[in-house]
Amino acid sequence: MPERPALEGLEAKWSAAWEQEGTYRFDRAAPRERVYSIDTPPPTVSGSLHVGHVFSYTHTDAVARYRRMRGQEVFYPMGWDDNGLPTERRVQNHFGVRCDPSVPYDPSFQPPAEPSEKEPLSISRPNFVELCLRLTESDEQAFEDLWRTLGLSVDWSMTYTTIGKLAQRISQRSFLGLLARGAAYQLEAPTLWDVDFQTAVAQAELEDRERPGAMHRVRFAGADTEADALIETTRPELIAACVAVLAHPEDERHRALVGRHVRTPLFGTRVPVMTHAAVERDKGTGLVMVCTFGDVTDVLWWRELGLPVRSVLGPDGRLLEVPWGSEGWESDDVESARRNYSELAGRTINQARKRSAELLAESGELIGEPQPVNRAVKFFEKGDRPVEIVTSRQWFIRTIEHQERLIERGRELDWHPAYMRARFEDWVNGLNGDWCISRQRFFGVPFPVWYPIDEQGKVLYEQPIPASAERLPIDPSTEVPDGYDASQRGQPGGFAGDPDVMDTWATSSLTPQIAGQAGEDGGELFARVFPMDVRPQAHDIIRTWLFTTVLRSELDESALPWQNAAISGWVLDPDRKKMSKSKGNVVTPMHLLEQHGADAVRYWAASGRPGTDTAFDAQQMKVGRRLAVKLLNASKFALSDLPPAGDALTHPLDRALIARLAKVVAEATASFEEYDYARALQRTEEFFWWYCDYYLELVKGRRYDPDPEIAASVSRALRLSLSVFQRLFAPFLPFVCEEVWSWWQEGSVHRASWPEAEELDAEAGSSEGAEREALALEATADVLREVRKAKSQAKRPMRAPVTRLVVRDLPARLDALELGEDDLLQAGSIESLERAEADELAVEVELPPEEG
RNA sequence: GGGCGCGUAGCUCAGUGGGAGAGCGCUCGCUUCACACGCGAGAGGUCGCAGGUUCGAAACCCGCCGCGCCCACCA
Repeated sequence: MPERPALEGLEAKWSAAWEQEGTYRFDRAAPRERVYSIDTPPPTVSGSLHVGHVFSYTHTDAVARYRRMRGQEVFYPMGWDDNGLPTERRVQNHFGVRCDPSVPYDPSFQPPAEPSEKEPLSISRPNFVELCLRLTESDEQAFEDLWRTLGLSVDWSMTYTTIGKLAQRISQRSFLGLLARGAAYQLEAPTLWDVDFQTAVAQAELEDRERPGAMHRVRFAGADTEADALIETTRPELIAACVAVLAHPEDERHRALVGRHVRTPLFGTRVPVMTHAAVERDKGTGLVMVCTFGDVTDVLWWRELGLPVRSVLGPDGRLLEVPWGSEGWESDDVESARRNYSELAGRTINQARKRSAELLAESGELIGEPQPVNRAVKFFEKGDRPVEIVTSRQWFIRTIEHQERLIERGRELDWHPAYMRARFEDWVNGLNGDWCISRQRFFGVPFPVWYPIDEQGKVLYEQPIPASAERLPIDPSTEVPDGYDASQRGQPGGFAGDPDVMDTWATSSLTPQIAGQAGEDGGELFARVFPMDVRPQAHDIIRTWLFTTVLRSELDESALPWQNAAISGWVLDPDRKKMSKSKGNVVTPMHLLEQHGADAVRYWAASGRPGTDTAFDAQQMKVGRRLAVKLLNASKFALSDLPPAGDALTHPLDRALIARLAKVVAEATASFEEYDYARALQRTEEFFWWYCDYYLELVKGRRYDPDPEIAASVSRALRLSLSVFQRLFAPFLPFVCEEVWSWWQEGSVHRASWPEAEELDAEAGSSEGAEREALALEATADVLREVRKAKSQAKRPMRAPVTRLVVRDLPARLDALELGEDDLLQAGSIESLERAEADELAVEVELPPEEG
């Protein structure tokens, strides 16, 4: 035991020891019923971890440590989510390169020493992927260092990455299974599209952003009717793509138009006026134009009304050239349609919108001035321009047909906190299409299929050639399907590889299978850890990660992937805004750990209740640090020169203490069982401070008593209570607890058994006097407080003697006070004690006259 | 517009049918043999507003106000 115990250096000392001892190593031979498995969120490796990570991973670690101490074999792997767009973007910026799949591989390629953001270097896809791997590797090392310093009790031998061979194999294997069962399909259809990244995106990856726009009132002249149609639109650039005008079926105002036709302004295309119940009568004029495609509602109307396609928007976000006058592009004035459209073709959406408004004004078809409006626009969450809808060939996983089943699964899952389930149900109920999983990107898991090319050179997408299971993982852009040779790539009669990669969630949705190594080594590990016990994650990705994992598990395993979902909140900055890099308010976690110590930072994190957003608060870390220091000092005091313990607790106050401690243990245990680590910490901490302030002070006299008979009971109580506190705090303050445990115990506190309330109750005894003894502890502490108050108000030191103390109180409390009288007199330096009955506690404290 | 959550001391929050609490901050005091990264004490709140249930409401029910998040809303 050190002379002056300190927190400095404990992280390095004990994280090295834990690694060496294999303290957190998962025992692969453990039977399923003893295993507690955690589907750890793999953090995105695209920069740095932030305080929010430290926050939520600490919650999981506290639970993991509790379970381990309960005797369960904890499966707690770490994963790194390194595939996907964030890594691509980071590599582009970090090295100043851009992936160009048409560039050949350069084995001796080295990235430029001085990356240029303005003129990125075009490199091949294999070279690009190499750079992605190189960058993620160093990021992952930094992440691991941080987690070790924070004290996460992860088994580092089980680490996986989402771009690694194992994850790719499992992801591709799952995909091929879905394909074989018809649960995955390919379709050329209107798809959500990001024009900057030029890739399909999924509904789950969208977010709303407020953007200014302009409402244009536009006249569509009647074609087979005298009446004109007035339409309000914020997207006049899509008029050429208009395929119909709609009214609500019960809207009397437009009855004359319905069933007739109108001509689009500028282009003179004849389009029908039809009805649909989803049209909102009170918006604009009550008439709406359907374009292919302006938004998802357009897709709905287009599909349900069987409308034709007139696409004007290219994948790069510019307007396409279109053949006016040919089939589908009819006009009553082809020349002017061509002339007008030539002003738009090749322009970006914004340019075309502005020019369209000018053309409409010139032609007299714009009524009044465009009115500025603010409206919410859908963006790809990582994109800079609004998503568009572009028709393209994509892979989908069937989702809509499973909606009801997924709702049921959500109800089987135990949510912590319970109200988070509503977010899941809302999301599932709001789904409006199957999950698009293909992305036109480079750094991801490829689709393990090729397509035959017929003799005319046409790619037969509807006849995919799946890779054989034993070849997985494969990259169809470099590998060749069985029965072909490399020279046939792209040739008539040959084959073509699928060019796309999977959405990052298509792989992340399989983390239970990846971590558990499903289908590997005969599925031995998987059978021991799946279904997992808990999925810890934040509430913002319920619609993505949690939802897709439930879906994939349903499709592949017909099971819930886990029994519990422990949902954590966010870290907010002191202004209650979500902490984010862009706001410049992110605090570097490593700096925090160095400044306050890991236990202190963990204390702050563990104080945040499940699911609740928590403000970043350095003050709370200081409080945590004080608690850790207190545990050091209290342990030192209790254990230094401690006389031998007796066989039993013979003093009433000692028994009463242990009885109270049993209640705290019971409450902490119950809280942990409900994943309410914050409550477990709070109750433990609250009682610990009371223990230091009252119990340790009360028993000082007996603890130092030269008579070993007297010291034996308190010695026993101190050992027992200290051991319990050290174990109760171990999930939260793993470093300081391990330190104080090592002073007097064998082995790691983190492999010690969680204290049991029943054992403590047995130790305290359930004698008839227990109630009186409990009252004695309470009354003694209350009187001690009153004595301290009197000394404090008299501005006298605490050791100042009390020449005479009169205690007035209820008879039962006065009676109980006798049991702790010896300790009270000593702790309060009380020379004489008198009692008097009263309705409530009051004391008279006589102090000797002040000297000087 | 729909759903969920929140509103308690200056701050961060606990408290879910019967005493309005903790920590921090603030003020005052104390080198007390574990700890000055300490110890003791004090001041500070009509528990968002209004109604109802109840012997009794911070808590339960209804309404309203405010804040946050999720979803829908691109005509």
